[in-house]
Amino acid sequence: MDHITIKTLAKKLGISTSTISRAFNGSTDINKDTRDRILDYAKKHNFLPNHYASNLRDKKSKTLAVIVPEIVNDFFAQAINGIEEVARKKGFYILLYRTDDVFEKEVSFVNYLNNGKADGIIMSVSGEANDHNYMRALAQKNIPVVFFDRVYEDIDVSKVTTNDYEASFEATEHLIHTGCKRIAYLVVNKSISIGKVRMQGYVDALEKHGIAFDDDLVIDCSQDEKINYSIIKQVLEDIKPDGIFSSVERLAFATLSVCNDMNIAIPNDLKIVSFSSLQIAPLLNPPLSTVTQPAYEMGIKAATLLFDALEKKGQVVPRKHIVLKSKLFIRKSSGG
Amino acid sequence: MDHITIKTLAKKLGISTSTISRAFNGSTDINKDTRDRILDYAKKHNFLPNHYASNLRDKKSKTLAVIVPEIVNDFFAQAINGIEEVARKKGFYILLYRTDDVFEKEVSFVNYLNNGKADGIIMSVSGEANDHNYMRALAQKNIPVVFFDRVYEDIDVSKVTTNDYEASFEATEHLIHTGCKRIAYLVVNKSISIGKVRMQGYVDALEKHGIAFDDDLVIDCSQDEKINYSIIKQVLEDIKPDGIFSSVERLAFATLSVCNDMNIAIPNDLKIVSFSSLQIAPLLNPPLSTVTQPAYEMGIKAATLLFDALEKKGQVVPRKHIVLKSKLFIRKSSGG
DNA sequence: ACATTTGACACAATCGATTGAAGTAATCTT
DNA sequence: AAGATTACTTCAATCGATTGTGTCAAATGT
Repeated sequence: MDHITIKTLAKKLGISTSTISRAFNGSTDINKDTRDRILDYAKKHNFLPNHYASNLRDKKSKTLAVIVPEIVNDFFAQAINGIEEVARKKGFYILLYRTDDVFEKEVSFVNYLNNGKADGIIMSVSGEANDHNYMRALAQKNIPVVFFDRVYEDIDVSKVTTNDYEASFEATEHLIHTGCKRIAYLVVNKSISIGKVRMQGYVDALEKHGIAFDDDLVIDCSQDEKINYSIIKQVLEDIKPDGIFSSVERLAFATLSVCNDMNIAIPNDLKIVSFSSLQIAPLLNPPLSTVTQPAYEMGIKAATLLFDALEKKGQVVPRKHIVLKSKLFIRKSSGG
Repeated sequence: MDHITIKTLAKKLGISTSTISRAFNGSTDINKDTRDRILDYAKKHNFLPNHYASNLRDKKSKTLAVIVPEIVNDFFAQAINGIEEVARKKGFYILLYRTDDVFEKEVSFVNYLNNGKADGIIMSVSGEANDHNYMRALAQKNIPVVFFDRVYEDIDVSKVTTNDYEASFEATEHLIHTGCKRIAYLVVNKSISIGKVRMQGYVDALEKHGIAFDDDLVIDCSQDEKINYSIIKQVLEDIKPDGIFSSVERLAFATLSVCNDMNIAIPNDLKIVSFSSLQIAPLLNPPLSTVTQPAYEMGIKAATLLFDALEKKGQVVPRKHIVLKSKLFIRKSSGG
């Protein structure tokens, strides 16, 4: 047979399309024998009701859009695992989109999602402080959104974040306790939400311990690996910090590379702590002290919040903001 | 306005739905002014033609299903990047599914895809040597499939793999050149395709250099991290190999952990080479020698093959098997 | 024995967009 | 000026499944 539809199936079995449909959708309004006969035949011929036809009727896609800046990153990969875990239990699937931290890509994909391709969206935003009205359009369409980790403060949706301020404070304080006097703060974009909050923790920890804040020690890096390498190299040569607090895993890697090449001894000459959810951080040279976010749990929570909204569709669902705790793992890179 | 459709839009603008549709689909058969008027209005009101309605008509979903064993793994994450790159250029999106190497999950998802949710499938299979007839059903539905890295030999689809045999041979030979006499082979499931081929390279390299193959040195591990840790610990304690060739990145990490804990000096007491696409392999302690697969390029190729098939739909497209080259990076873990 | 409920299924409208064919007005031919 | 083009635009069937309403017979109630 070329192409089976519910209609051809109905003809074949001598029953109506409605009965077939009900067989697939577990209606009670159908005889068990009839249902079995239908399902058996369908299985044998490998038939499933067309997804797009069902969707058109029901306006449910059973699909979640997940938008992240990058995939080659244990934090996001683990978060996606968490999201998928929950989605799978609900019979949902994941439409994945990577923004590369490019604002325009984010906008373009979010706008695309207006067509109903996904029932809900979970995203970690690119973070640009631009006009976020494209996000508001989703609310009009009743497509719930949950932000995780990187959020837009001005958009009223549910959020899952970590205690970035406290964790940064603790990490910085830890470096101070190990004797660091000149701690550099590495950040990719100090103006976006997450960079700002983490920096505040750093700044306040310095102040608490009577260390003057030095703007030269705030190192604003880029998305480009090579540029970062040379920025950091220059910093280590010229500014000579004795501690590094990196708000982003990637910058810690770059720092390790530079130190390798310049023969800077960690932790003796330089101590490092970085935000990172890298599972093999203990295997690095030296083992990297990390502020580790509960990535997987964040994914779970984010998905759970989204389904909360999805299942109460139509009703006004109060936004929630869940804050999970990061954990500081002190390893050799900071003298641990 | 509650809900905009092409119909309500038509009424609003005083034109027919067909004209609207043509405005969106870049038909030449429409006046430029009319089109602009439509598109402007649509943009202002944030309207896009419903995805499911279009799909139902066209039987095109502009979606690619990507099935991988895991996501927290630089190899797969990079491959997904490559796939997404190509897909994006074609205006396609990615439906992501993770099997955790569980055969049943793979079967269940592949069967689900029979409903037309995706136009094509790119997958790295779980590898179980079971009945693969569920794959054949896709062919009937004209849904093209491309395997990458891990393939089923008995399924006739396009494939993208690497020169696993040669790379394994070279890696093993390298260990022999550094003086290893007792090289263990770490594998997760030695009966699946990829484990077998890589092992053959290992075996033949041993033979070429007159080293007797010892079955005790083939270490069949599991999916569970803790179990692997104890298996490997036992091996290092009892069998005392002087070299490790790991066919899977994860097992190399486990080995490094064990060595750390047991104070086994690498590369002096034990040399290691592993298949791995980890970008920070040079930053490990010690820097890990790797057989690195061109993950990103594999994703690109796989997606390209899929689009080849997609664009010639209906016609018989000859299967292709592209073999890319892995590269051996000799680092300190093997004395480099 | 007659009324009522229930079970099992069929009918047909509907979801929102696409598209071949047909229609209409304006422009061009000769 | 009649016919032929050209350039838009509309009409209406169609994609495949879902579901409220309706039907009919059997089961149950009194």
